Amino acid sequence: MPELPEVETVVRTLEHQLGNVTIKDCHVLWDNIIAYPTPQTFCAQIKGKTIQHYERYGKYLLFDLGSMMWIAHMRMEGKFYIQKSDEPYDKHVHVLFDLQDGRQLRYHDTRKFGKMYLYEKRKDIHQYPCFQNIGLDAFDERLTPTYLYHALHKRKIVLKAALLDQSVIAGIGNIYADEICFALGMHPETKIYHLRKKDFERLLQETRRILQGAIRYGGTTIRSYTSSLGVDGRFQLKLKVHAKKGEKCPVCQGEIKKITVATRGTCYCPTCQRKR
DNA sequence: GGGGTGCCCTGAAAGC
DNA sequence: TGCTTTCAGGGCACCC
Ligand SMILES: [Zn+2]
Repeated sequence: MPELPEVETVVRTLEHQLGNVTIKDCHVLWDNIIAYPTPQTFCAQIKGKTIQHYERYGKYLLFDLGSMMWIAHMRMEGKFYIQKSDEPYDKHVHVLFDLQDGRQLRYHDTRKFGKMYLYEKRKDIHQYPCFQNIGLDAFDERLTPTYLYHALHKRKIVLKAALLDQSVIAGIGNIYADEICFALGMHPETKIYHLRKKDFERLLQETRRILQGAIRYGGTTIRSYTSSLGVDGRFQLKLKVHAKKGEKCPVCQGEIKKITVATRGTCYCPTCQRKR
């Protein structure tokens, strides 16, 4: 599933492959992908726009169109492909963008969970309605241990729920949340109010180290999240606990267990990750 | 605020 | 073998 490192990989690949291309036309084949405005208005407004810049915030892709901002969230299985307009597309392609140069940008999504938005351009990213409840991106320089301490130290939620909460840190999903808990040597169900200031420093450090490492490896390619745009992540080779139920912990050789935390499948090592 | 459930969806996996 | 049921999961609405 596309989390921060996968989205970063996709956005840089799109930037490289498309550059400042102009969108000639747009076709929506599944209306619910377009969250705002209506599919008709979305198409009418995006037509003729040129992509000026490519950005990412949290798990969102942002296409700067000059006067407007096109924002996409790939949720579970969204993927982008660039193909010739006359090439056939399969049943999971839901939005088509005809480009000025004859190529076509295709949005593919098996589960149809992804969303796209098109807004008048704003100065601050948090002014877009879809970012109303989004906190600071994991690499936003305003994200500090102090911010985390204030945002979390009195909350009654568990560590993994805190990591997954996009209104605190934006960009962490199920895979990296498991890896971060393991790197911290903390049980995913550790109450967040047990963490001290020092712990929030480590939490931020480890979060950034792991996400940065994953970006370097082109993200993680497992299960549903197969390659997009010829992007084949290799970070799955570096995973220590996620999706490794029944395997040996790389540190203590103990067996990795799977439980449910915050309604998500969660893998951890009971020996290395003790509750406080 | 916080935990729980259901919804959006499909295909893989499990159950029979 | 083959048909049926269950389940996963990011984000959100809604419940208590
Ligand atoms: Zn261990």
